[in-house]
This record gives sequence, C-alpha cells and structure tokens, in this order.
Amino acid sequence: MYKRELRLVSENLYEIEKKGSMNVPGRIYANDNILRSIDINVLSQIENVASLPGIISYSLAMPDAHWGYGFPIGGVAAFPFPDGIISPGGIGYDINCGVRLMKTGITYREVQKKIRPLTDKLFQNIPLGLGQGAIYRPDKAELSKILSRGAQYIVEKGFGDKEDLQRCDSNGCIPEADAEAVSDRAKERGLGQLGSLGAGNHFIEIDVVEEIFDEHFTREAGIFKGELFLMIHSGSRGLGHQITTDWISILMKEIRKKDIFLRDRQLVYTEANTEAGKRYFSAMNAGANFAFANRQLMSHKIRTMFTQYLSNQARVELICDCCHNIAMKESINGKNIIVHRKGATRADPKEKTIYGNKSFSSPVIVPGSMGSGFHLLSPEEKCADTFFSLPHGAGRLLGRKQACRKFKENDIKKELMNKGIYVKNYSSEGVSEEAPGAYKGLEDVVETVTKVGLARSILRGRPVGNIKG
DNA sequence: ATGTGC
Repeated sequence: MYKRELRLVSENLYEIEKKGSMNVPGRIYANDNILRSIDINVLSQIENVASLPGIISYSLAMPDAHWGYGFPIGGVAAFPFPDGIISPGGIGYDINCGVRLMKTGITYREVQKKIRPLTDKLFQNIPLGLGQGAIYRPDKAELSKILSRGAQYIVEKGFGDKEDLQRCDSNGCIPEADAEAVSDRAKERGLGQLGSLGAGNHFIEIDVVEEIFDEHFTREAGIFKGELFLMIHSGSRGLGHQITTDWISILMKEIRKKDIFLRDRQLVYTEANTEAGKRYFSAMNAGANFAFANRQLMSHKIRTMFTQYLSNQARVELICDCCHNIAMKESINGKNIIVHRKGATRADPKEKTIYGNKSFSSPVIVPGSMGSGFHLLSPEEKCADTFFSLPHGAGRLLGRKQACRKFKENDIKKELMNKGIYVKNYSSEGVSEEAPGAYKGLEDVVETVTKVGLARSILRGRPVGNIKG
C-alpha cells in the first residue's frame, strides 16, 4: 500500500529512510499480506520514535504492529543507559502484559466432550471482566512484597512451584522495583485485582497441539501431538494502568518546563539517570512484578481446578511466560542499553531454559486471534537485528470501535463454534472487539519472522475453548 | 489496556 515510502532491504524487511528530525531510519518486518494492511499511522509513529534523542540503530516495528499511544504496538526501540531516555509510551499502559503457556499432560481426545464444562469452569473460577475481582486479597504490607518480588513471593506462599519460576521471563521478578514509587491510588486498585484476567484482548484459552516442527524440543519437554494446552494472556490490571497514568502526568509536567520539541506529546520521556527516571523505572518494574504475580495466581488456580475436575489425570506445567509490554536494561556489544518493547517479546537465542535433561533457547509464544491458536517459536541468531525481539501476537487490523460495529457477538460465537471453538464471555464487546476478522493472520506474522530468520516454529496449537472478559 | 473523561 505504502510501498513508495518503503525501501525493500531484504525479503520481508522494509526501511523508512532517515529524513527530517529522524535520528535513525525506521524498519518494519512484513510479508506481502502484512504490508498491504499496514496502517499509515504506524509509519508516522515509527518516524516519531526514530526522532527521539539517542535512539540506537533503528526504530523497529514487528509484523503485528498497529497504532498505539505514542509508540506503535509492536514497536521496539533502544536507548543508551545511563545516558539515555526512557518513555512510558514505549511500554504501554498495561505494564508487563504477557502470555503464559502451559501443558496439561492430557490428550484432547480424553476430554473432548468435556471442553464446554471445562471452559465454563474456568469462567466460574477466574475473576474476569472490567474491574472484576481477585483470587487472592493481600493486605498492604503483602502488596508491597508482591510489588518488589512478583511471582517469587506468590510461589513462596504456596501458589505454584520452583519450575514455574524457572520457566518465567526474569524468573517472575524484576529486582529493580520500588513499591514506594507506586501511588496509593494505584495500590488501592491493585489490592482487589490480584489474580484476575481483565477485559479487552485478555483471555484464557484451551488449545490442542496440532503440529510439531521440532521433535527434539517436544520430546525433552514431554509434549505430544494432541496434548491439551492452556494459554493465559493478562497483565497488571488497574494497578499498572494507574502507574502509567500517574507517571505520564508527572513526566508531562517536567518536560513542559524544559525546552524540548516533541513530534507527539505522547512520546513524553525522561532521562533514565535522573531522579524521576529512576523512580519511574522502579515503579514500572513494580507494575511488572504485579503482573507476574497475577499470571502466577491464575495458573495455580487453573492447575488445582484441572486436577480436581479431571481426577488427577492432569499435570499442568509451565512452558513459558513471556512479557510483551516492558522496558529492560540489557547490553549489546558491551554497551548498556534500555530496550523498550511494546507489544513485542524478548527473544535471545543465547538465553536458555531447561526442559527435561537439556537446555534450549528460551521459547517465545505468539498467540493469534480467538480463531487461530498459537505458535511456539524458538529465537534465532538474526534476533540481534531486532535488539533480541519477536512479535507478540497477530496484531489488530481494525480498531476496537470499528470491530464492534462490524462484528456481532452471536454471529462470531456461532462461527467459532462451527470451527470447534467454544467461547464463554463476560461482555459482548469481549467477543465483537476481538473477532478473528479484527486481527491480522497469525500465519502471516509467523511466516514473516521465520522467513527472515528471526525464529523458527517449534509447534502450532489450535483453540478449542476460550474465556474472555 | 483501563472504575475508558483536562
């Protein structure tokens, strides 16, 4: 569509040349289908991010990129540390939104007839929907521990095991977190939402392993074709949202005092080594820890529920937990940097996770829309080109309101049921906003990154049951 | 994404 502005670098990789106030070129990963569907706003957002001070190498967009607050969702941008910037817009309101993948040890065939009651049971046991409930209600002192220690604290409380932490990004805890940098209002919202799914694109899905591409991995991990899998997509709920709201307002006030030109106010940033920068970073990490704790509580609840309901046949084990809305301190070529990933997943082939008796490059889960399941990817060397990042999903094609107008809840549920996917939802928007037609194709996203050599697919799953807020 | 608003 916008081929004139994009220069083909190599198959499925395009560049927006550096012009005007841009400090670096932009780069976007896309196959032909994705390229046709690129939103013009995403291109300008890539350019806006490229104009931020100190940005290293490229302003990047993954194939699932779509329009977001300041930065595109599906955007990756790195800045030097300590002499560089950090920007809430490059992280997203839902701090440490992420996806968790679990195996169950049971075959789909065994429980085929129970998928509907199983999905309903998930729906009854997991608090979901806007502003709704919690699995565990901590007191204020406990919440502080959760903000500083994340899933590690939750596992110590008995909700999970050591292996859960080993297979979780950052072992379920970002150390540089400070509960003191989180407002009372944010904490208040968090107290009642620990262990809850939320709304929007958040979901829990029951999937079946449909195709295996890397038998070496699956053999060691004990995964088999036809195995029932579970996927949880959720984040830091109202707490993370409030942290972002608070800090955007603080940083906006600060930046107004300075003589700084912003192409877009939503790109508001602070220098990472200032008092504000350090406090924002620790508040953001506190939000990230809350999200780890949140996903851990839900998976533990599901684990006990599954073993009870299926009379101990099930063994629910974590495969991976991938953050996709976070900025992390990392190093590249011996230099310290802060990588912003907003709707993008960290993917470093050198980072290992143990499955069975062997260690493998930590895998990355890429879910599609409600109708399409997921791919489990293994990062490859080429990820050095993306600051070690991969896409986080299929990526929206239509805005929420647009999707709501176009798709009706009952039509979509019927369509999905015909494809063998049972959906249990809290609100009608939960289905119409998230209709498969509102998303890009998962296979296009996966094809883009595999052809470029950023990753290869380990396995593919197809959905059979889904709960939504 | 979100008790959806400066």
